[in-house]
Amino acid sequence: MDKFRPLIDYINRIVTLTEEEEQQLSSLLSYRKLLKGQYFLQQGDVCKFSGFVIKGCTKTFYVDDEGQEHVVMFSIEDWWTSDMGSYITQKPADFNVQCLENTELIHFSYENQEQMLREIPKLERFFRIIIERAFVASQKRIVRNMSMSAKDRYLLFRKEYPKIEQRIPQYLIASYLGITKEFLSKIKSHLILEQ
Amino acid sequence: MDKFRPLIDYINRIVTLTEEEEQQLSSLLSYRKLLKGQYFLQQGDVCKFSGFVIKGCTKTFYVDDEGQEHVVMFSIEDWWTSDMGSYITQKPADFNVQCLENTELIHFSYENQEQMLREIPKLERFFRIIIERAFVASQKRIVRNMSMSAKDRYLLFRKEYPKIEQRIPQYLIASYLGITKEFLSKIKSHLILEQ
DNA sequence: CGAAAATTTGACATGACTCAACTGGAGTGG
DNA sequence: CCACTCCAGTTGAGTCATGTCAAATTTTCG
Repeated sequence: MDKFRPLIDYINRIVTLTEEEEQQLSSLLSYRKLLKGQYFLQQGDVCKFSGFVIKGCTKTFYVDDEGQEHVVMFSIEDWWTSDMGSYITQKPADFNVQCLENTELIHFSYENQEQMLREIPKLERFFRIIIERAFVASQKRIVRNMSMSAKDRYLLFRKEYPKIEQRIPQYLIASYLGITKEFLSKIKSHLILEQ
Repeated sequence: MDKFRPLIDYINRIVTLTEEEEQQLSSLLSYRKLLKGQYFLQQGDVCKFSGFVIKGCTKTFYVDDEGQEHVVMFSIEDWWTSDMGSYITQKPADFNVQCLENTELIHFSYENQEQMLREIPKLERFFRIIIERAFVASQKRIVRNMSMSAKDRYLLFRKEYPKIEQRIPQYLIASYLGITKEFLSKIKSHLILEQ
């Protein structure tokens, strides 16, 4: 039963659950293993689950009209993964979520989340707080994309997510940064020359 | 007392407040009038209030190291305005919020919001839901900035926020779109030639 | 009306993209 | 253990989207 521990610990860092609430919550969670390459969600499907990664790594991306892939985010241990837009409206997703490594996650359906919130009202607070944080991070990213050069964005990414950078092929990082893989390669060679 | 009506109506579209709760809530709200040009928040100050615009218009922007202004968002009637990052952490703000017109808003402090949430728990739900929506909108914007040309972003903006476009000088719209005022001007003249 | 602010226009510069060729592992199988 | 392929990464030439700067024009508003 303690496969849900990582999420419960994570929640307890923000609100405090009683023993009983932990039980109640656990009964509404599911655990899932996915292999590298498998999809947690496909563009066009309704996103029925929110996922919390406990091991491995996913990429969230979408394919535009020209067939170009754009990475929206990566999720590693202790991060959430889903298409929030699709999840809250229960309309077809804009995004795909695919595993970059063998991945284990805890997930729950929209209906189960509603039930959680009814039974354990303090989870309203928990979800509000984590979404506030996600929103702030998202705003920050907009601002950065607007005011920083590709090179500076890359340097910042490297500083903020050193763990992610090491696990992920460069062409995906380029995509996340909003540049081409060729251009990222050129940025890197400039950086080497400089010092 | 009914200066708080717009916000209460807005809340009631998402959760249902009793007469008594409306009273309670009202006692924790404040009303404020600002003149065109006045600041609701300045970069570096702690954002002590969340604001809900009932009349007028604000811009949220920041000034980067080169002294360049970047518009993060506009807020008109029935929209929120604040620096969420600063508000939730109570650390110095990255953003300024300034009125583009004479503006009336309802606002409340961080402490008052905490009190509201204690006294009227269903507001946890309310805030969670509106922040979810804001987060989704923010994600969408990231995606658009990554995959669309400046021209398409402008056309989309014009379609989505026709009301805002008419009220706001073009150089601010350019800034919001992440381009220079000169380039937006060129986009517009191309659009005219095209049809 | 006149001054200041906003917008437009043009010449030129540059950051980032495209495409195509090349390099260099990491399997895989004979 | 070699040959082959496949995939990620690099490099270079040419191009395009957007930026910079400066001047001209239009609009706004006291």
